[in-house]
Amino acid sequence: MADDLRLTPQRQAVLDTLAASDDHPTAAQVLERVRAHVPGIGPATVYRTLALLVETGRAGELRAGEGQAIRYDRTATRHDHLVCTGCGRVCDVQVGLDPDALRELNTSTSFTVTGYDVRLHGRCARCAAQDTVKERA
Amino acid sequence: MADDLRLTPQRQAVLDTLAASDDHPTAAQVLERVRAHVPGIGPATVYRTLALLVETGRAGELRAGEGQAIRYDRTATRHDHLVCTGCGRVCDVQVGLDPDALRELNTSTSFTVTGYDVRLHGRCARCAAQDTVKERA
DNA sequence: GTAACTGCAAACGATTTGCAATCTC
DNA sequence: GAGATTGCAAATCGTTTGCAGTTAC
Repeated sequence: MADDLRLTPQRQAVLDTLAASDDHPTAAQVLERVRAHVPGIGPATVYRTLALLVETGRAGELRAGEGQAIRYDRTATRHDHLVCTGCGRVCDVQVGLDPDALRELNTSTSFTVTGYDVRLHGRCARCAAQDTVKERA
Repeated sequence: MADDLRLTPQRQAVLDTLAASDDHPTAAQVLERVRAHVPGIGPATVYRTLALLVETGRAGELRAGEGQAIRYDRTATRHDHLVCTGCGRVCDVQVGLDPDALRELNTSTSFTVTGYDVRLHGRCARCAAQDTVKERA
């Protein structure tokens, strides 16, 4: 991992697990999956490692909803998220903002904008289908 | 408040307090402020009332950062937030997404997009000034 | 060898809940 | 008067921390 961080089996396992997850798992889900390979690993280690990965730009974090746990993203590249309000499924998307609009904020707000996140909400195909069923009832 | 909800003194106080707050307070801050008027009010009531206000579209909620408490917004009208990564100050802004881009998502992702939030991060003037001082050291 | 890392258990903050007493409509 | 609402205390959930033992470099 470089950065003068030690590559322990536990960290390797967390790294591998996250790399293999395309579903934005919560820390608890990562823990559960990692345990398949490293049975003795504890929550603290997973939480610590995930935080480290985010800090060093190797992973991203996101909140799918207000009352929910932090989810982790195997990529830290700038992108946005589309969250299903029904099942919580998260889908990566690229929306992005108009650079001109961003530049204007720097002058109009006295803030220096360094980045942003867009969280879109909607219903995935499956949940939308269920909605239709319920409406008929 | 209509909607067949009872207007108790506690709810009135929470409503008034939030209406008078333009700084996106956390539930704990709302509690503290409400207590100036209704000393005996408990956390549960404030939390319950704030959740109710959000549910019924009378207030908005937002997370300024990943590890932070939910903040409340006296308006539920669609708008975005610019959060200072230094002091946590939140500033309301209007950025919005391109309607065409949104429409395209509906076809490309099989999601029905119903809404979105943009959270911008940056440094407010004060924190930016402090950064400059530190850089010199 | 030594500083970094781990696991455990305890601590933590934010938020929710069960419940009996109390109010609003 | 009936059912909604309150306050309290306890419970819960996600996450962090202290610390003694272990390990990667």
